[in-house]
Amino acid sequence: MTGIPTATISRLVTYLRILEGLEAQEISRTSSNDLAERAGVTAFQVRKDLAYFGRFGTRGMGYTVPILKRELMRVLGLNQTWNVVVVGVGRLGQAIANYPGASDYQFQYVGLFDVNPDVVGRTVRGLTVRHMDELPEFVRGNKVDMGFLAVPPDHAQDAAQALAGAGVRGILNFAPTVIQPRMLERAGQQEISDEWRAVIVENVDFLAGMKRLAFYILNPHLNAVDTEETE
Amino acid sequence: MTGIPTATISRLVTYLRILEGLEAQEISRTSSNDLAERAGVTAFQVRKDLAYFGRFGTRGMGYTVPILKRELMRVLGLNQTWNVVVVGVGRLGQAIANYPGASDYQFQYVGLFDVNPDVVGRTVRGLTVRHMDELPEFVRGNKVDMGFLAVPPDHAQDAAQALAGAGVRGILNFAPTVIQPRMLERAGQQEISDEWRAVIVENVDFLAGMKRLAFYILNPHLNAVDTEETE
DNA sequence: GCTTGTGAACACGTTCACAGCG
DNA sequence: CGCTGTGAACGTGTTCACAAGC
Repeated sequence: MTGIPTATISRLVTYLRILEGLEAQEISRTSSNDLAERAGVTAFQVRKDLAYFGRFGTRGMGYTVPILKRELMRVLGLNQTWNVVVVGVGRLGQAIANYPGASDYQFQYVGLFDVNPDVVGRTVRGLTVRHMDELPEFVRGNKVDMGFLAVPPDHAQDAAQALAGAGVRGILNFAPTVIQPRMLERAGQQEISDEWRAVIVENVDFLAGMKRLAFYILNPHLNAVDTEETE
Repeated sequence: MTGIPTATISRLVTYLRILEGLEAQEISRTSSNDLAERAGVTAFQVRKDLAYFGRFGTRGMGYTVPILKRELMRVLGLNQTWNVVVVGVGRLGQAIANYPGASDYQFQYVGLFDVNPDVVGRTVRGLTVRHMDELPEFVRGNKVDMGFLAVPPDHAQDAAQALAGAGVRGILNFAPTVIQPRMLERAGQQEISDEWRAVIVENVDFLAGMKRLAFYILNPHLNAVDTEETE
């Protein structure tokens, strides 16, 4: 009986984005119907998703854009600052470090790490790339909350282990690999080790996205069309 | 009644990746248990996922790595070539175009497009960046199957419209926006327009990943731990 | 014996209808 | 009267137990 579906969290992120767009257009009111249409889901879904976290609307009126936006930011933990390190400063890591939009949400890049001597010492986005050896001390000394993992797949588990061992609370894994919440040495049946107990791993895998796309092009009838608007 | 869960497709991609790793290590046999452990799911789940597509194992024995790999590649449509254009050749678009691993799966980048005059004409990964105006003709002339969309969010719908209009079969959307399967002009209640009927859209959204991560760090108990769950 | 394959039970997320309230 | 909020119905995906077969 945990409650909130993970899909709901993803949709909340979408609603928040829509609310920001509305605010930018100086539209101050919306409704579950309006949000639903913009998000490509049903109005039932919008109301149910919001209901998990509170009552943010006014019956007969709808939602006030700034209020709902503020509440969703609070729910999603976006009204606080998150200190982030990027591990792996290749092309993808640099694209991530420079991606506009991250800093809008109080995700602050405080450190960049790599093992490649060609990269270590260079400056990216105003930050000097450090060697992985410095990671544990840096994470502890700089109150780092999250690590973004953009290393090649065969180094992902090691790097994730380093992040978990250093004490980050979350890892956003861009590598096309399953991160195991345990030490590498004895991957067998081993218990989840202590340093992993509190670590959340989220995956962003665009090779997987490419492959799913290939599948759904070949099997269009199996595609989940959420857009279904009956009435 | 349609059948196959979308989550199953994502997991098949993971199984395939694991099988490739096993093959690289010259391990020739595996089992639902082994795959499950490596993928971070249950063995029931592995067997059920595979059962949607056929009988690939031998009872008492398990699965033969090359055979299961071949079958999954067939199922996922990865034993054929897919011609891809990248729309938006900023830092992210370049990282995508250069990402190793895409070409392993017969995803061939055949064209790069942008509107920025600083970028158009440059060469990236051996391809000259073309102006968006050339897109429709190029897509038709070069049998382009997919477009990868890496433009800023406020241009994503326009660019997606251009891709759909040009006749691609799928769009992998990296922009943090919901792509509407309709013409922009009259977004209201309008019908899904013809050029969108057959277009599959998959999203890869790492800003959303960052936000989900923030939420689950704040609410660890709500995190979906596939491994085991009591209460 | 061992491991796959699968119908049936279960749990979870989505849909719905309508109650609640402005 | 309109739109939100929500308990209940429904359908889909996951878990399970065991039958099938090497």
